[in-house]
This record gives sequence, C-alpha cells and structure tokens, in this order.
Amino acid sequence: MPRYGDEECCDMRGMLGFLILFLLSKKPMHGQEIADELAKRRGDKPSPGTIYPALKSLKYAGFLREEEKVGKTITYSLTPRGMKAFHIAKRRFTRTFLGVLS
Amino acid sequence: MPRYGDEECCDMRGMLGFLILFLLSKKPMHGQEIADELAKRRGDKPSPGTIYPALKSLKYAGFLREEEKVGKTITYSLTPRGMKAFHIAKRRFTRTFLGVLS
DNA sequence: TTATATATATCGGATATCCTATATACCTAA
DNA sequence: TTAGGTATATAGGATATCCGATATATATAA
Repeated sequence: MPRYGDEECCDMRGMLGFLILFLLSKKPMHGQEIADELAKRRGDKPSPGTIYPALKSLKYAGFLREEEKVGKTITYSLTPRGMKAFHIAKRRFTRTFLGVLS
Repeated sequence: MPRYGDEECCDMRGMLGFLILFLLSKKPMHGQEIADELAKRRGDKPSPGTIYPALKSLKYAGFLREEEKVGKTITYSLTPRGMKAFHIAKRRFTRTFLGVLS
C-alpha cells in the first residue's frame, strides 16, 4: 500500500524522461541546468543519482547525444529520434490530461 | 537500465492516482467507469489489478469514499480531503508542465 | 600548490506502479 | 435454477523510478 502524504496524492513518477525531452526540445542543456530547471518546476531538485542515470538511459535509447563537452560540463541535445519520441509522448500526454489544466 | 520502446520515451507512471482524483473531481464514478475513461485517454485500459488497488489506496488515504453501492457496483466520490489533495497536486502539475501544452 | 566549487558518474537499495491470474459476488435472461 | 455477463477483490511478482552515499574529474582562486 503506497503511503500517500498528508495532502499529496501521488509522486508523479515516470515523467522524468518526458520532462527532460521537453526541456531539451527547447534548447540544448547540460545536466545541472536541467536539474535546476526541474527544481523550479517541481519544487525539489533531482539529485545527481536521479538526473545522470536518466540522461544515460535516454542517450542509450538514442534520444539525445552529447553536443559539446567543456571540462566536465556536457551539453545534451535531442536527436531526430528523440524529437520524434517527444512529439509522440506529447500527443499522448495532451490526450491523457485533457481538461486538467483549465 | 529502463528499456525505452522504439518511439516511447516514458511510461508516465505515477499519475494514476492523480488521474483518478481528477476524474472524480468532475463527477462520482465507479471503478469500471474510471477504467473506461482512462482507456479513452491513455489508449490502454488499466486492468482490474491496477484500478482496484489504486482505489483502495486512495480510499485508505481518506481521499475518496464509497458514495453508493448497488450490487457489486461501488460509486466513489471525493472527500473534502481528496479535493484539497487534488487541488494541491493540480497546482504542482500545472507548474511542472508549464509550456508543454501549447 | 592547495583548497574550493562545480559537474558528472555509479552502486545499492527503498519504494511505487502495474499486470497476470485467480476468485468472488451480483444481476438478468432463458 | 442455471448460465452468462459485469463489477469488484487480492496475491504475487516483474519492472521502473528515484534517492542517498560516494567517487572522480575539471576549473578557478588563494
């Protein structure tokens, strides 16, 4: 039995990959940039142990690539395959949550 | 390593509770009604083993209650606590996914 | 050179989601 | 009263998400 918090109905898991693709669809970013943007949106900053494995999985799937590397800072961008995956996921997202925002 | 499908970036887990609260915030429904509505939205119908444990958890958390029972058909509705949880989650959802739909 | 801050990386594990399979209860029609 | 359809229920387990702790590499400042 999941333990819902006092006023929380869910933890919105499973959306991290989608959000990363969304952010990268707007502009290339590196890991910490993505983590900071997610902190602004969700209210809590994903830890290194969350963000880097997620990036690795998406890269492994061919959805993003390292665009530039300066020191340890790696800038990621979407591949065409990643853009396609994002658009498909976005359609599904839109249909699923139709009416929630309004 | 998660196995992303050929064109799928994520499975959007973790939103089931939120979606159920959303649907019930519009009108009371019973389990199968909720499952059918989710089928229309997501494209696949959640199995009994998915929907009933989810309802049980939300009921256990005090977010919904059995409003009516006719035969085996149980109609659920949100409690005030559930409405509050939904509104909080909705605000967070809106802020998190700002700009995705547009 | 040393110290500090930043960015990336990975392991191990806790937790939640979700499904398959199975069982039960109720209704209606024949 | 028997059969078929519908709705609910739960156990068991596969899988994925996510985080805490820890380690490494680079750049910069003192």
